[in-house]
Amino acid sequence: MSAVTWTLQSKDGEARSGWLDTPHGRIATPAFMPVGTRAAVKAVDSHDLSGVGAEIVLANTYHLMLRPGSSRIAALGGLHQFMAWDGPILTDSGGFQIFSLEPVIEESGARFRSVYDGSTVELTPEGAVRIQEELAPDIAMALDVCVGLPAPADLVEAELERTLRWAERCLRAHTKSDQALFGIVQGGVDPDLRAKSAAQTAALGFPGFGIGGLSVGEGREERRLALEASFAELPEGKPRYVMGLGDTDGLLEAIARGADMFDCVLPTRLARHGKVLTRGGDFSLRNAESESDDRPIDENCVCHTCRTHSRGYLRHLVRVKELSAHRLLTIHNLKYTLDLVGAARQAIESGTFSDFVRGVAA
RNA sequence: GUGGCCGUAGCUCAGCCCGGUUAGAGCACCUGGUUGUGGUCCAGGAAGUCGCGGGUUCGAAUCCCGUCGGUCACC
Repeated sequence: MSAVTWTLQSKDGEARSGWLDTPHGRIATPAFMPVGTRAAVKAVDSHDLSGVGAEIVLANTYHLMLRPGSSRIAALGGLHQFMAWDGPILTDSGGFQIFSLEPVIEESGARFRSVYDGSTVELTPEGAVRIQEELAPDIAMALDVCVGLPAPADLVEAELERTLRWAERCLRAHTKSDQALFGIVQGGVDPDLRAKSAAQTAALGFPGFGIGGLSVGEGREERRLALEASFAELPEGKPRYVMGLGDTDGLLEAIARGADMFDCVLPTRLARHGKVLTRGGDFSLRNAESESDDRPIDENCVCHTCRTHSRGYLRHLVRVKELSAHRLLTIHNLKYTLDLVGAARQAIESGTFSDFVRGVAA
């Protein structure tokens, strides 16, 4: 029995709602995971995260192995105690960060330069697992090789195969019984390669699967086909996590195809740049139109920010770069995204998911 | 009162000595971008009677005269 299991609750078309059971409790899916790269979701704390209804958060192996180091976090009681978050935590393996650092990829592992001090760092599949066992999240991710798109098919296939070999090594290295290790599907935007990667990753027996290498600038149709090809080869009874996806259309499209989990920096990053998300469309509080607007960001939003502050005030905070602007907009954008996914779940359960999608698009 | 320096975009200034496309920069402002995070960054846009008046010249932010305002020094 895996430390993490997923149970289907209802289906509406290919869209599915379910429960993810972890050592730190049960959460509803589809689920959005706020990104707390360095054991902190930027600008907010764990109390704020509870307040917006987050159930699971993400942290990052790559950043935490460099600072403060996984052994230090282990000595401080593991990630949950370290960041004062009692709910489930997932750590990304660092594959995506490494990919953006122009690494040297060899069969043994990846070599790259630390963004903190420029020193050369090596991360192997076994190392990524060991570090994540020390960090002690509920879910660890296998170390994968993420290829930048567009890329030639033979390169995509070669790295997909390397990712499979690394996945096996991660599984062999993983020993922590109260932690799940998820595999990662690659294959670019080629449906055949996606299917191949998904089928072979599934065959390795992971308790859950990340869909990696997407949300990197590919077209909407390309992504849809890549997701469909991936999901077709993954077992029905295990969770599917689309990595790095978090815009409104992308989330709904992926949920419609059968995705269960997501993470994305978009809501939190946009918040720090003054942009807010609403059902009626996104807009920037930097824009002059909010100057003397006494309405909240979203009349229908029940987040702390919308219950308390006007657009005019928030625009002022953004313009003068008050630190509270980061926190207040982050709270709103996370609430928006979590509510969107939550509403999608309800729609699936009531069999009205496609109507719901049309309503959001309108 | 005398002498020096200064006045160019909302702000801080460059250009003036040696006249020559459409007067520039940074910041601010306006708009767009950001997807398994370095609180950024990138791209575009709008914006100036060159204090004012006169003169010289084919041509003046630039040279000359006057004038207004600011500032410093001396009396």
